[in-house]
Amino acid sequence: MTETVPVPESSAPVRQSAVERRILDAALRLFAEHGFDGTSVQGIVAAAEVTKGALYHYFDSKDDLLYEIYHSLIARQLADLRAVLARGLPPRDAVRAVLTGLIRSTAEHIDEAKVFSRDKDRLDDARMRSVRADRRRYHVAFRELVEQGQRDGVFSADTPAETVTIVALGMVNQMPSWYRPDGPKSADRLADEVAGFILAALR
Amino acid sequence: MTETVPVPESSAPVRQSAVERRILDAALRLFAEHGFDGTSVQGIVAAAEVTKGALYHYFDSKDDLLYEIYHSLIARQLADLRAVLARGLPPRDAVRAVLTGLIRSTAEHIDEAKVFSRDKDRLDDARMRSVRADRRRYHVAFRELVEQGQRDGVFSADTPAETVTIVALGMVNQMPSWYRPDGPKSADRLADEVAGFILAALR
DNA sequence: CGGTGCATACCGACCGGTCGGTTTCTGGCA
DNA sequence: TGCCAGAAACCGACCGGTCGGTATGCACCG
Repeated sequence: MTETVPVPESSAPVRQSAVERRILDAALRLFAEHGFDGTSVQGIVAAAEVTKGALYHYFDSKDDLLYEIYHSLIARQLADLRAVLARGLPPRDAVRAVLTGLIRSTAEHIDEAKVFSRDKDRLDDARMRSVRADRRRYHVAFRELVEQGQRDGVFSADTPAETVTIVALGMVNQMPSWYRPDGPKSADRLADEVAGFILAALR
Repeated sequence: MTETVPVPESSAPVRQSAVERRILDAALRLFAEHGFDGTSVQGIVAAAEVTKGALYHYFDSKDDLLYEIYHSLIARQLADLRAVLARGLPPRDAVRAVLTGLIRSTAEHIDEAKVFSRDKDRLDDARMRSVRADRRRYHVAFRELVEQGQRDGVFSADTPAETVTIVALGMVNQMPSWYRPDGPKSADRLADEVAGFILAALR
């Protein structure tokens, strides 16, 4: 009898047992390395040093693990975005703050980004809708920031705001394929370079 | 009793039987829709309306299908790139031509791009090296184009050429997640907008 | 004693790949 | 031209193994 309440509680600090935490960490690492389909439940429980019974005690399914990963990623991004918007900065500073924050956050949680970019459409319909709705919210908020800057005249209107948004956010989603934590450039430096590049195009 | 006449392709460098072609088309479609691991060999032969024996007659393994898809994609991109370079255009025109061509080509073969972006590291070591070497060649050629423009002073040197290359090509790799063939904007228009945006940043 | 938090054993479905056999094509010889 | 032998093209039942998920047992705690 599964009494799962599927609705994710918003912004409530969720208590997690140590076992639960270990399972999620192992799943994230393995999904990032081998992909969702390439990772077996057996492999996850072995890496987390727990048993299958423990995993299925805390999670409904393998899909459930994937959803938890996506949800924590997107929740964090939306929280960061709202924190910047709340500061009421002028468009140029706001776009720069959003982009550098997003790039730094993505670099710090690169495994989650990798899983998301590769297996984003492996969820069942209900969970997929939830994830997509959050993503869309982020996309629209960013585009409105660009539109506002274009209306105010501080941004060039040569490229439609929608296209700017697609390029800027798409570039971040692509980070797992080129960002290396042990690479020659720090995440901070890359964030500045990339944000500067995007803002240069908007001059 | 469909009399499949092996019409000789006059200009095609590689001869393929009709059966071979159908298998590759089906594999491409299914890989793009469900991912490599999410697609079974049974599913491919069913979609191609051939038998398993036929598939393993023409291909060594499931991996072999994936490699064929990657190889044709990258070979086409490299050929396009070289064709542009051979024209000896000034950097600004060359970058524009490369980018618009790449975007249009990617839009036209969006399924291949989708498979590549999702399952690019599912190959065995030997084939992986071959694919990566070709990709790197493209990357370096593009970066050198940007560097030349920066040396000549027609491009801003505010952003390192390597970062410009990462952003520009990474954005193209991201196309499968936002480009829709039946969307409101044509591939040509998108190519112009995006190339214009990148060139604006290089002013 | 009932319920939580696991462990263990196990299930049917499905996977990529194989292999012995059959059909179809092709070239050489009479 | 007619015929035939060997090669290439193709068939599909079958295999060992792995998968996600389940049923049940049990220690421990309030």
